[in-house]
Amino acid sequence: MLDIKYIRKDPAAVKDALARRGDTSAIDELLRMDAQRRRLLTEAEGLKSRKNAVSREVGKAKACGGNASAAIDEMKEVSGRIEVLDMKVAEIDSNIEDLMLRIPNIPSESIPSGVCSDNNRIVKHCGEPRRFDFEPSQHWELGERLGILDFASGSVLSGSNFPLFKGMGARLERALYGFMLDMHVEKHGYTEVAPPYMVRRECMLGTGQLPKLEGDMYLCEQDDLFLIPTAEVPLVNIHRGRLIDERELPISYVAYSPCFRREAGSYGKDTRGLIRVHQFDKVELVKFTRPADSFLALDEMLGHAEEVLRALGLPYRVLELCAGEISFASAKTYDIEVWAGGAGKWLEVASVSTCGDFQARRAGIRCRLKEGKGTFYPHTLNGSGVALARTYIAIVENYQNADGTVSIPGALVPYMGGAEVIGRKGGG
RNA sequence: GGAGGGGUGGCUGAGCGGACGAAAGCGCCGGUCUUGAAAACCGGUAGGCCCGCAAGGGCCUCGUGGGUUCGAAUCCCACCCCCUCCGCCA
Repeated sequence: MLDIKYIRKDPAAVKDALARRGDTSAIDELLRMDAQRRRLLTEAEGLKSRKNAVSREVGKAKACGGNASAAIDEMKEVSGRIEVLDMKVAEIDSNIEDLMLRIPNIPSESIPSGVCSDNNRIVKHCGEPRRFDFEPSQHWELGERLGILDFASGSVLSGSNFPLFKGMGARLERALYGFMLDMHVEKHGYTEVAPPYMVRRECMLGTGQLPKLEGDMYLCEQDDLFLIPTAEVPLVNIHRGRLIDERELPISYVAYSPCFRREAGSYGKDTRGLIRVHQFDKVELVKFTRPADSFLALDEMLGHAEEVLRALGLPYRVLELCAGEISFASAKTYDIEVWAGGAGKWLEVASVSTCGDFQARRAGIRCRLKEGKGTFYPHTLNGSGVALARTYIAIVENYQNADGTVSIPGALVPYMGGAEVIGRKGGG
């Protein structure tokens, strides 16, 4: 949610900024409603002020046994006028709220303009794509052959795009998120959280998935609970509607969770294998910071995600997303893409964003100032650290051997019960 | 699924038609004392919105929304949320 005061102060800047990301929200209409609201509010408050004063007089008069019927009659009439004004204000409020909830965040000035991926800026390459001296396989071929990925069973259970990992495949999945959690907890100082995977509607509103993306979410209607599309939702909403003491900042959370995405309408693109699935595992990082600290924290968080890929020996590149490609709540986002040697393409495995105060405003997360009076909205950041299904692809494809087996990156061996290869006798 | 109990400031918790934005305690901030700290003592300490250049003024908020009333934290109705117990279940 944007700050209505800022929109009022500089509507042209807001419109320009939103245009950079291709948004065409009705800012003028919003301001018209806002002006009308304030006009009515001022009038109503004036009447209320008078009514309150008179009521006090009535109370005093009655206490002394006086007669106040004239004042009482007048106030009845005033109350009626107030009621009419209040109703108008309430209606406008609700319209303003609806509009405000659908306006995306303002992109940071520093990020590239543009609305398609060509405008993303590649800011870093790390590691060299491997050259194979044999014809590399794609992950689904490897997976089926090694018996570690079973798409047919997944679809028997839940339909297409629900993967099923098996044997060393399932173990590799568990090894990956265990390894990542340990790294972020032990080396990067995040507090580990094991959150619920279903959340209330208010949470989805707070982080910005609702109202716009409701169709992409899984909803358990009987309970009005949503399956989380990312652990960002529960992690950010831990502080929803509450005050944080400024001294507690920065707050850093890490959680593993499965992520559930209907992504209705996305069929036809990347449908094969693990690239686009309805359920995948992810380790997610979330931070709350002072406003002045958020950009530094963003770079730091990017570094934390990168370290996972470096430790796994996966070649990757970092993109700074253009204004049109960042998510609804984001002000600035880095994507990390990992190289998949079998498919021969870059796959997005992490998205690291600062949302500024956008989510804090929506979710009612405020900080009490350490010194002096008052509160402020903290900045929220979220980043994948990292997403699993695609990292899994990269590992299987990049570490495949000529004999059809797959080597385990050294960092994961302890998490794989000591196994160094998948597919060799006794290994899978 | 059944039966109860409850939602008041950062927290605990009192208040149950006007003097209540709200006692008290804790916490926090400032001060006195102290070499420093602790203790003790003194003082301060909710948030949001509107008008205003400001100083300042006003409105709203005791879970949410309605109702009764000149006046509601207090009375009535509906809803939401939390907790406890029983049942079922990993």
